[in-house]
Amino acid sequence: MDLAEQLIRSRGYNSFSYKDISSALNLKNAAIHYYFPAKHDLGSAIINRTRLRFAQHISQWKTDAPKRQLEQFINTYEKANQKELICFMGSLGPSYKTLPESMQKELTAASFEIRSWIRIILKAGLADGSFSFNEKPEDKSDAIITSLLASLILNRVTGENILASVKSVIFTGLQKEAL
Amino acid sequence: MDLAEQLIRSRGYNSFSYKDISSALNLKNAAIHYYFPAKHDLGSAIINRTRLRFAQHISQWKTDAPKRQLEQFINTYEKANQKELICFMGSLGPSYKTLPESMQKELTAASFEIRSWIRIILKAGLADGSFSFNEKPEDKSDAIITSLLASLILNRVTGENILASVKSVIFTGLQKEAL
DNA sequence: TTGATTACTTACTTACTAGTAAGTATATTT
DNA sequence: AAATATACTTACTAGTAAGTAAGTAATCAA
Repeated sequence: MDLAEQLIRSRGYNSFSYKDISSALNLKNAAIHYYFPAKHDLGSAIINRTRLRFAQHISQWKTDAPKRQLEQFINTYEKANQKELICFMGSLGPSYKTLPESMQKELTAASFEIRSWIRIILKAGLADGSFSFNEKPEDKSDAIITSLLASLILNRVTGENILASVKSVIFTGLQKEAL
Repeated sequence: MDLAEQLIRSRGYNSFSYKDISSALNLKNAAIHYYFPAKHDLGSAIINRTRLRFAQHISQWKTDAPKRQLEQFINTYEKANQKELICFMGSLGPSYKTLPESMQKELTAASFEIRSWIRIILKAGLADGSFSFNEKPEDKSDAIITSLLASLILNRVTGENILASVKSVIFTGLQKEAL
C-alpha cells in the first residue's frame, strides 16, 4: 500500500500497474491480486487510509491554536513536496471521470472532510481573533485548499518552490482587513 | 485536435487512446497516426496550440485595465468549467513524470508564460493603483494561478462551484492592505 | 497427525495500447 | 495522359494491462 500510494501520487492512478508493485517487492502480479482482487480495491484502500490518517491528524491537533493547526496541515504538504509527491486529491482529482464509482464517492467524501475542517479552523481563528479577514470562511477555505493542492503540481512543472509562495500568501491573507 | 484536447482535459493524457479519437471520427486509428505519428506529437501539438491561444488572448487584452485583463483570464476558466473540462496544466501537471521529455519542456515553458503574465498584470495594477496588496507580486501570482487551476479539479470532485469562491477571494485579496 | 488456512506461484486469458508496413482510391499537378 | 501527392484502410506486431484458475509450500489449529 505504501508503494501503491507513492505510485499514485507520483504517476497517477491510471499510470501504474500491478507489475510496478509486484516487481518492486520481488513478487508476481497475482500476489498483489491476492490482497487486492481488483485495482479499485487497492485504490479505495489508499483513499480510505488517507482519510483515516487525516482524521487522526486533526484529532491530535485539536487542542492547538487555529494558526498552529493550519501550520501543521500545511506542513504535511511540505513533507509531500520533499518526497516529490503531490497530494492524493491532486493526483486522483484530474482523472476523476476515469475512476470507478466507489473511488469517486470516497474521493468526494474526503474532499468534504478536508474542506469542512479548514472552514472550522478559519472560523475558530476569526472567533478568537487570531485570524482577520473579510471573505466568507467558506470561500476562504476553498481558496486555501486549492492553492495548496495545485502548488504541489506546479512545483513539479516549474521546478520552483510554489508552495512557499502560496504559504506566505495564505498567512498574509489571514491577517488582513478590507480598506 | 479539438477532440484530443477535450479528452486530455477530461480524462488525462494517459487515459485516452487513438481509438477514442478515430472511432469518434469514424476512422481507423492508423488515420490518426498519419497526422500524428506518435502520441507525443499529438500531445505537443495540443500544448503548443494552447500556448499560442494564450499569447493571442493576452495580446488582445493588452490595452485593457489590469483588473479587466484578469477578469477575462478568469473567464476562460469559467468557460472550461461550463464544458466540464479542467485546464491543460491541471490535467497534464499531475502526470508530469509520465510525460515524454518534449512535452515536459513545453509544459514547463507554458507555466512560465502564464505565471509571468499574471505577475505583470499584478504589478501593473499596483502601479496604477487599481490593485492594493502587500504580498510580493511573484507570490501573489502563484497563489492566484494555483487556486484557479485546482478549483476546476475540485469542482468535479465536490460538485460545488469552487471556482466562484476562489474568484471572489482573488478579487477581495487585490483590494486589501495589511493591518 | 490430519485438515485447514495463509501466502503465494505458475500459467494463462482477454482486452487494449501505440505503432507500422503495405496497399488503395481520389484528387492534383505536370 | 501520366506521375505524384493526399488521405486514408487493411492487416498486422509487440507490448502491456487487469484479472483468474489451479496448484504448492509452509504454517497453524484441532
